[in-house]
Amino acid sequence: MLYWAPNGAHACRCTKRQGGGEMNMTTQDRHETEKLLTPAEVAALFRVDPKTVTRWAKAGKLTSIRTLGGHRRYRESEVRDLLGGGH
Amino acid sequence: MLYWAPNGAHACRCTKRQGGGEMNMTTQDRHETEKLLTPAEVAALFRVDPKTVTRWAKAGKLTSIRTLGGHRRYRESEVRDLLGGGH
DNA sequence: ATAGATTTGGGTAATTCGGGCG
DNA sequence: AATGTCCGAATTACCCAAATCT
Repeated sequence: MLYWAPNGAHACRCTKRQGGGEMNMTTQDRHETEKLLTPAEVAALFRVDPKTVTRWAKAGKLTSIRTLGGHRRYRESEVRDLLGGGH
Repeated sequence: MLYWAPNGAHACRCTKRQGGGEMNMTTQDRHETEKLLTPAEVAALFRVDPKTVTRWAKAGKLTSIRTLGGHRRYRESEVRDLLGGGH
């Protein structure tokens, strides 16, 4: 009578990124191991209306991933680049 | 001692699928070697609530495999296709 | 067999979508 | 051209207790 748990909870995170470092990912963001942000979160970071974030996505200024229901999700790394990359 | 990996090999190979080239699999993967994801894992990838993933499965938007106890498991390949394929 | 985490099921708020207007 | 707001409809998030998984 012992635990039989050959497999854990699948905490597979593949290549965990180090904080702050700017890792050059593949040209196209093919890695789905990216943290995603909701429209409200991105809007709060930029201090704009969520609708404005949606317009940025529609204009191609921001990469958007869609849920199966049509809601948009945004890549955290891209947002942080745009926020901190004030050039 | 019997080692059986119910949820897949958990090797986290992170194979880099190079530009657009998709494997020539038949329509569906008939082997049981397909890695399955738990609702929480799929939810984390899409940045949604696990219950939302359940709704997608009920609506037929996502293929679900049921455990003998009724819990759902999802095909990793399908999830990845939906994440990156639907630009 | 016990424990802790996860999932399921329903129900009800909170977001988001899309279009159009100012 | 770029934002913010109003509207209805759709999607998603959080609440609970019971069942299932590791």
